Amino acid sequence: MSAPIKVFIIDDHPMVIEGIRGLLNGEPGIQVTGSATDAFAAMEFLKAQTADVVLLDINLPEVSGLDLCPELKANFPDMKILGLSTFKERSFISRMISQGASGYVLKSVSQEELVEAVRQAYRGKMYLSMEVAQIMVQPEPASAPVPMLTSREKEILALIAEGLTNNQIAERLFISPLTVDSHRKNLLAKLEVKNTAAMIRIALEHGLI
Amino acid sequence: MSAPIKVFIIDDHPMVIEGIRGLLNGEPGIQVTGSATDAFAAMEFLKAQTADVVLLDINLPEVSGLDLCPELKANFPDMKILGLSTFKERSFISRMISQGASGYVLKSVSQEELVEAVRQAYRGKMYLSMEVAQIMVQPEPASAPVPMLTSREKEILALIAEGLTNNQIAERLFISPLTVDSHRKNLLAKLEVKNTAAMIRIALEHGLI
DNA sequence: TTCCATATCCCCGAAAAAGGGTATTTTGTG
DNA sequence: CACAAAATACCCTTTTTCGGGGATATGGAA
Repeated sequence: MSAPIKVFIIDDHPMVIEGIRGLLNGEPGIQVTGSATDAFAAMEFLKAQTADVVLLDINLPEVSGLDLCPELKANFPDMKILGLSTFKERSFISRMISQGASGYVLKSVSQEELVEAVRQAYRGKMYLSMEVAQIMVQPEPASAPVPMLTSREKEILALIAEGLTNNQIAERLFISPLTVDSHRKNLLAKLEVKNTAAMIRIALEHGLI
Repeated sequence: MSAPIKVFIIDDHPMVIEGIRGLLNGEPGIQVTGSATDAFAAMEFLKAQTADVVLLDINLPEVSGLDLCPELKANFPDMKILGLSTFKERSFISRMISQGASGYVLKSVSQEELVEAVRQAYRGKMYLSMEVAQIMVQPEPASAPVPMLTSREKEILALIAEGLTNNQIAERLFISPLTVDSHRKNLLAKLEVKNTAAMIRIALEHGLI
């Protein structure tokens, strides 16, 4: 057998680092060579001692894993990166992949899957844990067509949600009440609703406020 | 020194179990005697071999940690329970404590704090990790006084949020539009708002819909 | 049984929103 | 610059909501 796969762990939770160490420990051909709890420390370590596979948490403080991923790729092109997170949000996963990650595993991953992910990543293949793969296979559930609102519309939407009337909003923004009403009508049209009540509900559901 | 503190871990993520094992491993006077990934397995194990301190994840599948806590307390009154979770929601923490837990640690806890928590719990004291304590000290931010709505009011509120007018709601519920309007006015009064927009926002914020 | 909360129904008038247009001025980006 | 998108402003009519009352049944808790 050749030299063991050198694995580096980046996660702000000591518990997770220990957990991964435990799960990979004793696995033949895999060696955890180090860990870091933030982006800066990780870069420092890797400059001194490179790794084959990096397990990178998405939710790091300060510099997020999503931002760190391309940086790592730029500095260490041959290094494989595995995304790591508690959350199985589609957007996270696909963003991570598009940043050059070789896979994505959830923190709920089993020992076998984690080992497999590391091995596959090292071989240059993509690995998604079962749960992750299932999510990605689903054809983007009818895709919530997030309505495209202009900044002014969002502004007025927020004020409507606060309970202000067209006149009050007009005063607040130093514009004509008629203008506010125009925006309001555009909002109703864009959100495909017939009154304020539904407008606010849809807006909140889509995180537009 | 007396017998070591026997620690049992309940968490559905193997990674977390390994992590805790790693953090407590080699700590004098503490011994991890077992672990389980679900409530049933935990009960089985503990019946055969009791523990001094249990680390119990809040977010278990099927039977949640919050529900399991009082059960454990009922079956093993002397056993100390430490809540464990990723989330630092006030409600979770206080509910766990009121269920008889001896403390609450986040999964972001440091090795030192985890050890301290286990030791304190074993001595019958309450231990909250730094971050948790900080949250609990804050005087419940003005506490959102959740408005008391009747079932009929909630029903009508939901229909309003769907975008129905008083007339449409009246038809749907086989009552007079005037009655719907009465309920609507009561809703405005109870939620202390002046129009539908604010009503829907407040309702959604409070999870009333 | 008495009382209170809930649910029901009604009136009026004023205010706001909705439906359906049109039109001018910024402003941002190719 | 040119062009499109965004923001601004206006008209008229109808519908809906809001603010302010008041009134009657009904069912459960004290």
